[in-house]
Amino acid sequence: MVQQTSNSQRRRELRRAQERDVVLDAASRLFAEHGYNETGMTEIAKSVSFSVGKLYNLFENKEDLFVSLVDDRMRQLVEVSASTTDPNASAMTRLRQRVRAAVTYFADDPYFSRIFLSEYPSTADGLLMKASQHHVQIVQTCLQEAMDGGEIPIEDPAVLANLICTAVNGLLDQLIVDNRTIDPEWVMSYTERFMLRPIESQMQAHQAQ
Amino acid sequence: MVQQTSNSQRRRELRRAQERDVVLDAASRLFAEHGYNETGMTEIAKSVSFSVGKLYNLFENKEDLFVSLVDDRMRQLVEVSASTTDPNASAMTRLRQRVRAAVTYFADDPYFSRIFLSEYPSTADGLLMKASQHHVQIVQTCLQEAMDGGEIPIEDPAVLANLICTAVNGLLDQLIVDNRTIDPEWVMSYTERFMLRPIESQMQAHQAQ
Amino acid sequence: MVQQTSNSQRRRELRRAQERDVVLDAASRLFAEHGYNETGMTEIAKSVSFSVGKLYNLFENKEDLFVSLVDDRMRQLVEVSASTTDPNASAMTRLRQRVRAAVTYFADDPYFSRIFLSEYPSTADGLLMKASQHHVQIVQTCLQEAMDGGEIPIEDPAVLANLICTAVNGLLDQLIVDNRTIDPEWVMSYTERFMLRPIESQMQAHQAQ
Amino acid sequence: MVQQTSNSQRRRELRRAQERDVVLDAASRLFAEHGYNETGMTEIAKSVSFSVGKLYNLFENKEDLFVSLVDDRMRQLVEVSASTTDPNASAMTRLRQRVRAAVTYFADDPYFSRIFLSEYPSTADGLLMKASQHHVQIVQTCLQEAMDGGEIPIEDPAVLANLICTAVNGLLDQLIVDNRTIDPEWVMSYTERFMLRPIESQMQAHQAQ
DNA sequence: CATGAATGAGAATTCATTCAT
DNA sequence: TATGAATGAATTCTCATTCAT
Repeated sequence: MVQQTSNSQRRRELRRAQERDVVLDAASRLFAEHGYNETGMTEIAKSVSFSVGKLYNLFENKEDLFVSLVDDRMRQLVEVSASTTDPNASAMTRLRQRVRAAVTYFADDPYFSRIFLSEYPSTADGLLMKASQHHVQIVQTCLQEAMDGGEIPIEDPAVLANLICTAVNGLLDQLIVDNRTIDPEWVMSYTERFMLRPIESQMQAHQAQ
Repeated sequence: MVQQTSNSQRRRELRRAQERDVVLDAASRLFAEHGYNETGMTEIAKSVSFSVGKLYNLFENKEDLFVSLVDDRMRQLVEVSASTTDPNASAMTRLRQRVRAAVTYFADDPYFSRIFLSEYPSTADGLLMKASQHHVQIVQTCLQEAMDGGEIPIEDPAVLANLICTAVNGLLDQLIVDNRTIDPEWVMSYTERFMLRPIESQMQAHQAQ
Repeated sequence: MVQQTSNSQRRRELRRAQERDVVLDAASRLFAEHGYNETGMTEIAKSVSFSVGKLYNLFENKEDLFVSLVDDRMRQLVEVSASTTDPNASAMTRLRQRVRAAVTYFADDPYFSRIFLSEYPSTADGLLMKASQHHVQIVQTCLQEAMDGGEIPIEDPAVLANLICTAVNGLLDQLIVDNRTIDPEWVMSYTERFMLRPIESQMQAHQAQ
Repeated sequence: MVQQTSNSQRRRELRRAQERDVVLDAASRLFAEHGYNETGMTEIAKSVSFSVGKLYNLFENKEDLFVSLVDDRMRQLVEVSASTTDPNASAMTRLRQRVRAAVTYFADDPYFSRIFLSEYPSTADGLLMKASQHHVQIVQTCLQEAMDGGEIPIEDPAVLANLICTAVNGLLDQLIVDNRTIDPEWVMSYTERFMLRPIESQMQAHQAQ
């Protein structure tokens, strides 16, 4: 009997998680198209044929819904990023893999990309800012290791990480604003040539002295 | 008598302009601290001890107030930027002067900096986006001239300009988020070493071949 | 189950219609007593112990509420008018039946009578004017048929219809202004003796020649 | 010195009266075109190049301005009506003269006509209603005398007066609504044939018995 | 007296959230 | 648990009227 309850509980939670996902996907589109403040709970509910009450059953309130959306996407991003990273590769190689993974993720989720780049960082008490910072943190760690390993010159890793991330975001933004399809290789190519390689070559210049 | 009328009119308009400035300064702070949507007209009015009606006498509506704020700040920025640029200098020198001017301006106006970096680009029908693009355009022109003059390799100037601007914004953002004072030289130094010089050195590398 | 849903939907819509009616009745009184412009949505809400939000759930906005009121009353008026008219009777008889029906309707709904006679025709983009014109149109049609049938002399039917309707309205107005109860027979009697019979007798005079 | 003061006072009052007239003429047009509630004091002031303060110097408040307008026009109407009436003529002849005078007056002042017919009687605490009733009163007096003189059968003179006046108003309204020029003879012709003559002929019918 | 900027109560409308069914 | 009508505080904006200059 305990087992039974556990089973139905599991089924219920699975269902709940699926319904949350449905809502997040719809909200993602609406937030991207009209903005957070211009999207009402009723609108979200209608777009998934749920009742407003159900929405408040699945999420504490509007902000929680938004937070959940960002958390979910950022978690996916981190997962993808981790899974496509070779732990045995050099720090800079891993950094490149991380950035490519992120850009690829954004290319696959244009709604979230738009939210990530547009609502940043005024909405929901700076949530996106914090989310973004977590991402920057990963880049920062790679950079720190690259510095420790002598792959790049020693700098403030937080600044460099921020620099790389904003540059990438800027490139993505340019594509989105122009309504072009996001091409990960296009973004990577510019990042490579104007951010990563220059950082590395400063090391070589240093060593040459 | 005509002169008199003209004088009082001038005085009135001056007064009006001053009062608009007072409102814009206060609104600037409130928008920066709470965001555009979370700041009410009543709040703005109270913060300058004006009546709500007076606010609507000085500005068409809330959006006009915001637009006026952005327009004013961007106009100042462009003016400062133009006045500190030596038209006889090389394209890359002028680019450096422009960027330094902008960063210095933002350092002096942290409230607007925060608005510029935070509300972008969802508010007021994408106003800040357009404002920002105008700024990018100036950088782009310098880059185009630098390419024409053989100072830097030939690239898509729009992309490079965007890259430089977002990098600068990112550096500013980092300072603001950490609540550090904006130090123009700090920002310039990183921009110089990781954006501008790498771009130039690609030219030299090219030439060396 | 389909039946159930259908039932609850029906019940809900019935309830909604009833609540709309409650609001219209209350608004009818307030508009009649204070005028459209002097009656606020809050006042209407309070008078039926509804929340303001509920009012906006039942009606698009204040104008829609007014339009709904006029539409509803005019529809009732037309229905009553049609049901008490004998289609086989002569044109002038049908005209008399129509007028008596209208006057009787107004006698039963003094609030709407006052609105109809007072707000005409400045409110809600001339709505009442159009409503009233529809009513005049019916009278006009009867007159046209009476002319075709040789019951009355040939005249501009639009003018005659207007003449009859304004005369009736004037009589109603006189009673309302003096705070007398509207007595349909009193109104009919005057209309009969000074409007309808004179028109008919002109025909006989004509024929006598 | 007393004389001087008296002179300048007279001059001042004349000037004041002229300025009031200027305002009333302009307000007349604006009220006719946009309605009383939709016309602001600022708008009126601007249309005569007066300051708002001056308006409040010439009139107590917005309602007083409207009341003054109606009073002025009605006084003019009464004056014209009186001056074109032959005191020695029969009561019905004088009634005809009065009605013709009124219609002619309205034909000459289309703005006031529109106000008179449109704003009736909700505005300014039923002012127009009272004004209109004064006019009806004059007609009523003529009718009373006609009854006393045996020109028409004995009826409630108030009702007959009201009937005649509303009929005339209706005819005027029809012209105004259709944007036709007001032709006094057109109006008189219908009034004559369908209101006045029928009333008189009822007397003859009575006598014939 | 003239001015017109300033006032601020009041109006219409919205929308996140709740809760009876 | 699901529903969606109900709530009402909050927001933007207006405009008759006043009063310092």
